[in-house]
Amino acid sequence: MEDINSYGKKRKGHLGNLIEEFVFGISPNSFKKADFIKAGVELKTIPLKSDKKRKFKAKERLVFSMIDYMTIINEKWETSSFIEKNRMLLLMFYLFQSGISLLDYKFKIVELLDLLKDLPQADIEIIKQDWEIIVSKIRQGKAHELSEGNTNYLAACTKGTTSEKSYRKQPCSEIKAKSRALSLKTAYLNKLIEKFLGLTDSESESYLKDIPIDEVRKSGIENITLKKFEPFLSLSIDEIASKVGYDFSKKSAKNYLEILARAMLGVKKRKVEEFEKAGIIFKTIKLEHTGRLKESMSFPIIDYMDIVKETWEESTFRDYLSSHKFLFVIFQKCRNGVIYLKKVKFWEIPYNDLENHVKKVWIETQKRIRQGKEELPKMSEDPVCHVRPHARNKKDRMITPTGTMIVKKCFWLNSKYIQNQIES
DNA sequence: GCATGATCATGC
DNA sequence: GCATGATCATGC
Repeated sequence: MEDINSYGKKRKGHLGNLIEEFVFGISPNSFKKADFIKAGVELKTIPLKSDKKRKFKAKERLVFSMIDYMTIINEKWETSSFIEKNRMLLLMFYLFQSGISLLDYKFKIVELLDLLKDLPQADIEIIKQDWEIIVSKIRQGKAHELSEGNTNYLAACTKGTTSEKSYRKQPCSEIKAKSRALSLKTAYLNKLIEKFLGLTDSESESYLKDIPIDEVRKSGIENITLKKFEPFLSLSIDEIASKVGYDFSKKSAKNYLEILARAMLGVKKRKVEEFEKAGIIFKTIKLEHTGRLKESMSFPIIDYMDIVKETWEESTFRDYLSSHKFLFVIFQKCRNGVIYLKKVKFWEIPYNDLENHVKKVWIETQKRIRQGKEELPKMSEDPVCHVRPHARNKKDRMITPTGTMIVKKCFWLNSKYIQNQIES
C-alpha cells in the first residue's frame, strides 16, 4: 500500500481511488465491474459547492465510464454494461475547495442509491429513455452528433482529452466521434442533493405526476409535453387564460406569457419539476404579425476574468449551451394586436452551429478581452451569435484582466438565427 | 427594417 | 444588490 500522504497532492480524479484504498482497503479497478465486486456497489465521489439557498450544489455532472460505441449498440437497458456496473451507487459528496489537499476535503452527504429502485418511477423511465436515445443515435451512425442537450437526466458528456486523439471509431459510420461517457446532469444531481438534504422544493410542481408510467413509456416525455399544448394551439391568450382559469384582470403580470405556458402544462407553481431536473429552459417567444422575431436571446453575463483562463472545450458558455435543452413556446401577434399560440418546440443547439459559429465568436471574444478591447463581436460578424451589453445601465461594469472596467456583457443568439431555428 | 447599445422588471 | 429574462431607443 502506498503512503496516504503521497496522494494528497494528486488531482481530484484520484479521490475515489484514495477512498477505495485507504477507507475500504480495496485496490482500484476501473473496468466493467463495480468497485465493490461482491456487493455490486460502485463508489462515486462528487464535489459540491456552497449555495446560498440550498446549502450545497453539485459542482459538476456525475460522470460514469466511457461509452463503448462498438458494443453498446448490442445492449439492452436492463442488462446494459451501464446498469451492470452502476446500478448500486455509493455516493459520497464532499465540499470542494480550491487550493487545499485532497486529504482535507470534508464529506457532507453519503448515500447508497439503487438506480432502479430508489428513484421515482417516472425518473427511472426517463433515464431509460435517455439511454435509448443515446444508443439509437449511435445505431444511426450519429455518434459524432451526440450532445448533452439530446437527453433529459442521463446524458452523453465528453470525456477524455480534447485533442484529436480523443476521437474514436463508431460502428455505423466512418466518421470519428468524440469520446463520451454517460453522466447524470448537474441539474438532476442538484435535485438528488436536495432530496438527500431533506429539502423539499415547494416552488416546483410536476406535470407528469398524473400521467401513467405506461404512457410515459409509450409516448416519451417530449411527446407528452407537446401534447399538453395541443388543445391551445391557435387560441388567443385571452382564450387560453379562460381555459386554464387564469384571471388577467386580477393580476397583470409582465411575465404573463410564461405564466400561461406553465398553466397549459398544468403547473400552477413557479417552477416545473421535470424541467428543473433536466435543465430544460423555458423560453417564451413573441413573433411580429409578419413572423419576424425582433429580439435576440440573452445568456448569463461573461465573467471577463474567468473567460480568459478558459479553453473553448471547457468554457462556461459551451457547457451552458451544450448541456441545456430549451422549450420554445412561440406566440405570434396578429395584425390587430391579438396574441395567439403558434407553436411549441423543443430545441437544442445543433452541433455544427456550436462547434463552428459559437466557437469562432467565443475565441474572438476571448482574444479581444485579453487585448483589453471593449468592442466585442457584433451581430454582423456572425449569423449565429454575438456579444452585447446586458447591464442595469452604463455604470454597471465589471473588471477585466487588463484592469479596465467595461459594461457587463453577455453572449446573445441572433434573433434571425432563432427565427430560422423556429421555422425549420 | 435592422444592428447595436441601453435599460426595465422581477425575483431571490 | 444582483442575475436573468425581456424589451426599448436610437441612428443608419
